[in-house]
Amino acid sequence: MKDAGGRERRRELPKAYDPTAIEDRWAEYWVRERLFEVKTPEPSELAKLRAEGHNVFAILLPPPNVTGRLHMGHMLNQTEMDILTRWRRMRGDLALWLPGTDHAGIATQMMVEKKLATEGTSRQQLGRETFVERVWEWKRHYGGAILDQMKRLGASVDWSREYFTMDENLSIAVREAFVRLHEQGLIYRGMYIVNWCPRCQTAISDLEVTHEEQQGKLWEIRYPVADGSGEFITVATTRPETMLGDVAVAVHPDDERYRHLHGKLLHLPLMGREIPVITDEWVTAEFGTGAVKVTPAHDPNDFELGQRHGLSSISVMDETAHMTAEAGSYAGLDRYEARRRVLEDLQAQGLLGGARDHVNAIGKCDRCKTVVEPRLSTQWFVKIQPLADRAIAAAEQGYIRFTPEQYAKTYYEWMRNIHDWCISRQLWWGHRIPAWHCGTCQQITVARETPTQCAHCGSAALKQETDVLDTWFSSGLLPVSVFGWPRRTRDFDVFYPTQLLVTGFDILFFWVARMIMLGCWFTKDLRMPDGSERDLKDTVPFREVYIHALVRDAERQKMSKTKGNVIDPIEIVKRYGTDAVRFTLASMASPGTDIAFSEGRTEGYRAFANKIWNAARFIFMNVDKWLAETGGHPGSGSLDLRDVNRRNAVFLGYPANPAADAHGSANAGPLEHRWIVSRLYGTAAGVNSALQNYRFDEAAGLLYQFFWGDFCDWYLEIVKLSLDSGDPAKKTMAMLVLLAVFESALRMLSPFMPFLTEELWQAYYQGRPAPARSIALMPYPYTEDQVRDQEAETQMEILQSAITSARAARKDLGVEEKASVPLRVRAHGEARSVISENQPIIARLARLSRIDVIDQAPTGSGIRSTPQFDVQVIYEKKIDVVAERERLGKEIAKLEKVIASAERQLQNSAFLAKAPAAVVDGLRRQEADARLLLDKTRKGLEELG
RNA sequence: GGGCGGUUAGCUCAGCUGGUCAGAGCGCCUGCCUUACAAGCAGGAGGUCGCAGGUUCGAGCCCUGCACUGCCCA
Repeated sequence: MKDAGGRERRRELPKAYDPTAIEDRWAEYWVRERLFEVKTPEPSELAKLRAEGHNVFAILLPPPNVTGRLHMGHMLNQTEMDILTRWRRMRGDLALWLPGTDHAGIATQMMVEKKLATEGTSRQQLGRETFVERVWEWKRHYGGAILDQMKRLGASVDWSREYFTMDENLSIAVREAFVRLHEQGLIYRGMYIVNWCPRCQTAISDLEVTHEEQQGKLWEIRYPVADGSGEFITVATTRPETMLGDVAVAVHPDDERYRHLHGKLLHLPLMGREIPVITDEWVTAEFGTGAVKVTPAHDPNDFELGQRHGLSSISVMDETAHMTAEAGSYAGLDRYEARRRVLEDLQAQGLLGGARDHVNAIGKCDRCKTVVEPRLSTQWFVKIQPLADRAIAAAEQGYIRFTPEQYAKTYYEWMRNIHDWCISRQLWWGHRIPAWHCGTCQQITVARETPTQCAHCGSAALKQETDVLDTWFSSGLLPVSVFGWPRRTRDFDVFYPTQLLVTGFDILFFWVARMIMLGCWFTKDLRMPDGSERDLKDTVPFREVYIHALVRDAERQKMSKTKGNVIDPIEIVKRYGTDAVRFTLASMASPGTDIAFSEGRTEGYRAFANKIWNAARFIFMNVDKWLAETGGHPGSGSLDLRDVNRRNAVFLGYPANPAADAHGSANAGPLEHRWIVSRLYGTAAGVNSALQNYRFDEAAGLLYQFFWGDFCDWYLEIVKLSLDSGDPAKKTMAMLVLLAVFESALRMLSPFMPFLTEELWQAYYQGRPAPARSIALMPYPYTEDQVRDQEAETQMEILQSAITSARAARKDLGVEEKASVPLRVRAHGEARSVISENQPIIARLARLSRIDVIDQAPTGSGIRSTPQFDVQVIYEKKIDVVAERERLGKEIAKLEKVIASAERQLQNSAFLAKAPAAVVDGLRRQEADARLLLDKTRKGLEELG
């Protein structure tokens, strides 16, 4: 290749592919060149896009925690999104991938608090304002780390649109949403039992509690009846310390054992209170002793029971799970210490009955694993049912499609049994609830703008609510807020609803469900761009949800810091290259199955990358040689590699009829060219359809098979004949097809292996201007299936099978690898002509000195047969008779089995009557083939003696 | 307790509306440093599709039960 200065310039690629040498460079290039930034299109541009059959493809990155580091789950998630986004972009869609981070209330606050602790201070000492400022400071310094990692991995996101959930505009959306829900009567505040984390000292939602089965004890405690009869009711409990807050004992109304005690008073041990025996259907007579203690302040069921029966609540624990003054002499004790002491004291008083082993599920804080304490406190809730109803309808009516489908069920299940959402958190880092308490009338003013006076009494003695909102409240609004809602924006009109959400099932409820609820709720009254009413269909935040699996370690164990089996994606990327890791994840991402990440697999795909790298080296080497020979002016004129593509426009990805183009078309020329083009088309069709259905594994498999199997193993080997030949026309044709197919194939692979393909694609144009700044901006190969050349594929199969047979026959005879030997072939029909016409190919790929096409069935050793042909390698070396006999014996047994089974079916009149003709014919053909082969094989065995 | 998955080659997994469907990669065995690639090439071996019934002309595929296993919810 000559560069602008006319000097010879060769593409010098190292012998082995070294991803580390190129990846940083391209990752930076993509960001620096702003390749993936999307300007909001003007209406006319949008109309044009649509008229050309393209769409808007908008996708939101599930925002990682700003405190986070990239883990394998992120990488899987991002690989899938990147593949889809790059694919859509190359297909001509307006592809916008929006990145951002989540302020992650608890996690971030915890992190900064830890840091403060090392400095010997605390948030309480700093005070709220200073603390929040410190968090911002932390965020400014370290908050970009995870996105930097994304940049390194080449995610094709629009960095100019990066969001953060605490950004000013997103905060406005949060406030608007809260106020509107409040206005609509869907937000309420009150004293309820919530899950309380004593360590984080905040309420958390049901979803943030994980239940773990644990071996505990069920203690029986005797509560004396207060009438002095000496009788007891024995209650069973797993949490004896809560008895200090008991206000009643409940039994089932029909439980005969306690019928005589209904309405009587009991003496509450240790506390000296008298509490009533109440009856309630909720009590299970069979569980424990059939009598339950009622502690409304410390158990959600008891709370409801208390409500029903008008009982008071006594909180015996504070926000740090230490006993309060209400716990009498136990005040100040930690909850577990209190339990120990209570048991001791009961024991001493002879009121402790048995203690049985009991497995119970205890709730732990998702974030810090502290055992959650049900706690009575004042919180803010969203009355969720109306939102859920609409979200259910949207999915039921098919406006949101789940893949894999089974997740729709999970979604419905949860939505239909939904509980009101506790949205207040007793944290400092987050969106502060826009509610103000009046010091004068005690009423609450909820407002968009900070009010100066109470809406109820006009007093100026207002104090803002100290609670902040659940982080998921703001992330649930992202699909609307990132596009400017509540303001009406062009972005919103163009990009909402987004097309797709890709995420893990672990946040199906946390995030996915809430986005759907909030999206459907808040956009309903927004008119469509054309001014029409918005249907439910267009209120959804995304039209499709693709749920992917969990990435586990090679032993299928969940990765966790405590187990120490966490695989750091960046680490593994350094060793194998981003592309190899991406390809591993893609190829293992079959729906519904967790990914057991194995390095062995990644090693394999690194080898794949290397394979392609070396194919490129081979091709470039030959281009340079060819150009040197032809002086850069092959017969048809000066060679600009873009010409290759133009003349082979069919490869460029536009649906085209190859018959219309004589150059490298599918209908003319040597078999190998027609075949590889057809295979390229077939692969492109397969990959496009696989991606359409989120079958990353299938797409990856097809690409792997095409590059390694078809292109490298067969096409390159065959094309060497033309390249080595002295025939310039032959050579030119081979070069053109080779280059065009390779260039197309690189584009086809690009979404999966963006680094490798970018490097090779740029190298392809080295010294000449490339048609685009990046392969990622080129069209994706796309064809209709009918352009495939079935004839070429069938013929090539025969050719391949002839070559494979000849190679196998060589091995049977123990022919040295290097030796060239003669081959005899007997064949009929199509096989005969294909083999005859392509003798040089067979000779080259099977290392044959000559090929004789004969008419008689060959006899002797070194024979391999198929139904269509027999090949015989001529070699004087003695065959390994024992091994050969064994092989033939096995072959015969197998064929006999096939024939027997086919016969059985073909003799079955019911089968003949009911099975489709194609199946019957197929089976007949199969049987005939097997018989033919069986004959040949038996003869071979006889001749062995 | 309720619900949803999974069980196919040594390992990790595909397998479409039941038939031409028993597959891939890795690993393993044998032989080759053949000038793109030893991260490679060529040729092989390897499975009663968890178990038991049933439906069907025909069952990895549909039904029932069982076993083991994972997850979600309470």
